[in-house]
Amino acid sequence: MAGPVQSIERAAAILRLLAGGSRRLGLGEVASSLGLAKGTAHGILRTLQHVDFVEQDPATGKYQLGAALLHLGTSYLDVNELRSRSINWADALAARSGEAVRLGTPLEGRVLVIHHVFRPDDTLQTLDVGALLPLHASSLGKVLLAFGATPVDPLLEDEPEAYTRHTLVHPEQLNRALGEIREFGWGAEVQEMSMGEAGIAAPIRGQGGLVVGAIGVSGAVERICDTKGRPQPALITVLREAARAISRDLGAARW
Amino acid sequence: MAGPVQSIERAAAILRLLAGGSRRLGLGEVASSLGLAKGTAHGILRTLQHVDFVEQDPATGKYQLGAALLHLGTSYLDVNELRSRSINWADALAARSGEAVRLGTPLEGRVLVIHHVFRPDDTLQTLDVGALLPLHASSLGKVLLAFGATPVDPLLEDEPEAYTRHTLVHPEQLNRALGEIREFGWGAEVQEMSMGEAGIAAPIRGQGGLVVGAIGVSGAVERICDTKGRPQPALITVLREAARAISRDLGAARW
DNA sequence: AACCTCGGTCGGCATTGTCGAACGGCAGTC
DNA sequence: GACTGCCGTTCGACAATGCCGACCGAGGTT
Repeated sequence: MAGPVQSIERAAAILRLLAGGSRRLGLGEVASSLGLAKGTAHGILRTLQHVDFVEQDPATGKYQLGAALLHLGTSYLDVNELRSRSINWADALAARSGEAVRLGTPLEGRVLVIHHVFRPDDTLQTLDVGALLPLHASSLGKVLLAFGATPVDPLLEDEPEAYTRHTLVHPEQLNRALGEIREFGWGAEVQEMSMGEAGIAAPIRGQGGLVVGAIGVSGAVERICDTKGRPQPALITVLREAARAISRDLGAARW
Repeated sequence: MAGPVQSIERAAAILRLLAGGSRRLGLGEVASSLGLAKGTAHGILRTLQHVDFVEQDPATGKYQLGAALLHLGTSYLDVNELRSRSINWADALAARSGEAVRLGTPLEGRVLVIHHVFRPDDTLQTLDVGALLPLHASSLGKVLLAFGATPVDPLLEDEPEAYTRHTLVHPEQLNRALGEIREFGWGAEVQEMSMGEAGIAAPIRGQGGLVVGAIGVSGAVERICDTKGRPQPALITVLREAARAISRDLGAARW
């Protein structure tokens, strides 16, 4: 038995499917999306429902994610070492920079936000811990790509989505950008995901120097960048100091 | 095949086990805790790891929850109708009451917090969305029990944990309290979970009038209660108004 | 250096999940 | 109001599948 357990893989695929489509899904949709017989999909869904990973709308019979997942997700945050060691540094970085701070780690070809400190003013902001950002259009993602925390190949093969006219979509552009990130030790994103917004990020290394995540600050482009459209040197300095401090906490010898 | 899928149930049990023990668990511990052969547990863990539901510490070989669960958990929040319809009312309630507001729904003999609005001052508070509260010692839990949103039996059979000297642990006490909650339409908890803290809660009803959740405000006992140790009538009024408004939004005819 | 513990692997067996067809309820339609 | 899709659910037979328990090798400990 070298292979993975089939039914569990299928269950996970169903959960991801339900997480992706933001609306409730019917049994038929689930079965055909995954190429399963209706009976099979029903058995798995029934089990997932039984363990509260999935809920069923009693009226329509359609399925959606269940409450138990919320608790598991927050439990993950509790045990995540990268996050727990970063919290204090992230708070300090937000205070020093005056901007929102995010921590990301690679997940399934995207960046999972595992910590988020609001910009220290009283404006209304939404917590996006648990959100997935694109690799090629976020500063966190570009840093993770540059330092090999997640494979680049899929992005080079078929052209990724362009969110704005500044998004790097050509393999050549992306490769050059990643090279520069490797060279300087930090990465930026200026209006590549959303016009008017920019961010910079730096890698976080674990034991052995492997890059396990990234930390970044982001905000309005006129605050992050100088008049020439380049990230403020002062911000880069405090960001890199925070990244180094966290890496040290995690056991990365010296970087 | 009427029964649930065995391997998926086991996988879910492993995930819950990992979520419970806050430290990383070894293969042997997992296997023996669930009464499985090591090989079996390993196969399931390998699969869970493959779908990012579980991570393995490369150094020690021990297992912990994986990143994909965080995204699934927040995706649950996105589709949860009770939560999305409550957010505005919860904000307003926090503003009117000046206290922290929480929304809960039953999960596995506990109360799952699905929304949390901080007390509207600038003190440091930790977000406990995703946390599990006890049924018998929280205002949210007592309301859910009183209105049949979750079975009472397990608490009456063996005596639940006493967090403080005010915690209701005797079946008789609990039953009387639940009866009063049913009668008045709201419930309170005064220093039953933590000394100096109190909370009040009211039920939220969905279509058909079934209680699907509860909303509550909580804070220091001297702000929640009057000098006689009884909840402030003004707070109860605004709380019940919010609960009724949300119930109406959810399609409960009139309550 | 021998021991012990722990995570991982392997092969045989039968338990287990899968499949496809048939059922029953619901809603929209003619 | 009968008809007709559609959809979630049930059922039984088959064999593929995952389960078990013994075995392996590495790391740490005594």
